[in-house]
Amino acid sequence: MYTVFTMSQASRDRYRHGDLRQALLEAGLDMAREGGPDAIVLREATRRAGVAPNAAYRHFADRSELVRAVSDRALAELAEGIEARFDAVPADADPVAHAHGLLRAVGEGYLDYAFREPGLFRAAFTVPADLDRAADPVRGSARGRTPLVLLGVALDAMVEAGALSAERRPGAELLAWSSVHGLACLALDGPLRALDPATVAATGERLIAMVVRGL
Amino acid sequence: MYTVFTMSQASRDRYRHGDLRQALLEAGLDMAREGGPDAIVLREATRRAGVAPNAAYRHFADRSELVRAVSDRALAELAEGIEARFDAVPADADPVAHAHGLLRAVGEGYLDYAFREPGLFRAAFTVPADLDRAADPVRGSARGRTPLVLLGVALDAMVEAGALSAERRPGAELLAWSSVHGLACLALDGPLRALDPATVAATGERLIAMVVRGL
DNA sequence: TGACATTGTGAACACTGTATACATCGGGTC
DNA sequence: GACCCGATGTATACAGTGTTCACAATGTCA
Repeated sequence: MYTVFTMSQASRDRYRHGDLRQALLEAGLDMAREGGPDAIVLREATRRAGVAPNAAYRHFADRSELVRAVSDRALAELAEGIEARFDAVPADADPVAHAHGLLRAVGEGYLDYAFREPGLFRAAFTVPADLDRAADPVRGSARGRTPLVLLGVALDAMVEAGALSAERRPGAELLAWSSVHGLACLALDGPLRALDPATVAATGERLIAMVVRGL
Repeated sequence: MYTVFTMSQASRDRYRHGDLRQALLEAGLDMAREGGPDAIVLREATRRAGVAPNAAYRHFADRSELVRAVSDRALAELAEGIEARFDAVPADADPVAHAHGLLRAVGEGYLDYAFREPGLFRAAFTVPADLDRAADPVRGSARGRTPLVLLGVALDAMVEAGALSAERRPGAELLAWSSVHGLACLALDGPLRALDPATVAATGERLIAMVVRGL
């Protein structure tokens, strides 16, 4: 519940900030974008919002709560990125090709976001979270679909097309997710950091193909 | 190059610590074991060594250098863990089964260490590093074999046994590594954190099977 | 013995997250 | 319209961090 806002535009800028929570979140997103979740610093956020350091505590109980809010937004952005590719998969192909296309869309969208927004990607996942959170529509796309949900849809399509046996379906999300996520981790903070983008992209393609084949 | 040490045992404990570098490293390992790389704090290390905060700077240029030293040790420990399973694979089986066994040994050893020593595992990888470092014998087992090298041996065996085509061999390390590493990431810091160990272990087995099948 | 490099100490700085007390404002009630 | 109250900001302070500078103690070697 947010209180309705009736202050004049002028009085906004004086004492009351207006929407400090949003401003802090935005600052947090900027910092995460540049340096990942560890680069989110409360005081700097208040500084950018032009406000005293402890004003942040009127909107976030804790630094970690700001980080989590940033993480939520990053997760939603990721979901949008995946969904765009997901929805672009041609529907008129044969069922197996279609299912493969969906699965590839999820994997490619995932990796694409990871390398386009490394800081935010890390913020999305290097944060206390659980499976419920990963499936909560609040953190999904505008249509409420999280990456995990989209992956599930793709896998269901695989089963329906006969490209994946029903008994292998349960838990298959974790297998596909792990593979793609691992590459992102290794290439973002890990030992593959120095790998050139082209090689990483090619490896991503091979990885997705491997998952499709091995599931 | 280290200077030879000729002080008496008694005089060691007074002014000169004796082996402060080692003591700091040990303290760093303890802290990382409990809370991962972020839990490594320089001042606390000096405190545990019974020494002034800035004494650390005689042995490490930087906090990050201590973290890296801890990371190196963790990487070596991981290598030992994998190597133990690796060497335990029976050699008299048929070539394909043997190669599969080696690959499974690497994957299982990797995951086993990740869940047995989550803090150290994260310290090993959440640190600036590159591929050279991951293949440097200095950071390997006592026999100088790093996890990456062991994985390479297993994959070579796959090719020799005819279980993996030669043209798919180059870069296959990255595929196998990513898959297994991803599960570890998701289950340690990520959204799978709350997953019960049994499920994680079972997923690990399925994941390795998927890699063997899909490579 | 005396110069010297090594390795420790002391004090300080800038920075962080966070708590406690206080000021200021807007909106709802008599 | 006066008044109180909850919401939201400020001032100040504290403990903790990494890091630096000047200095002291120590062992080594000419």
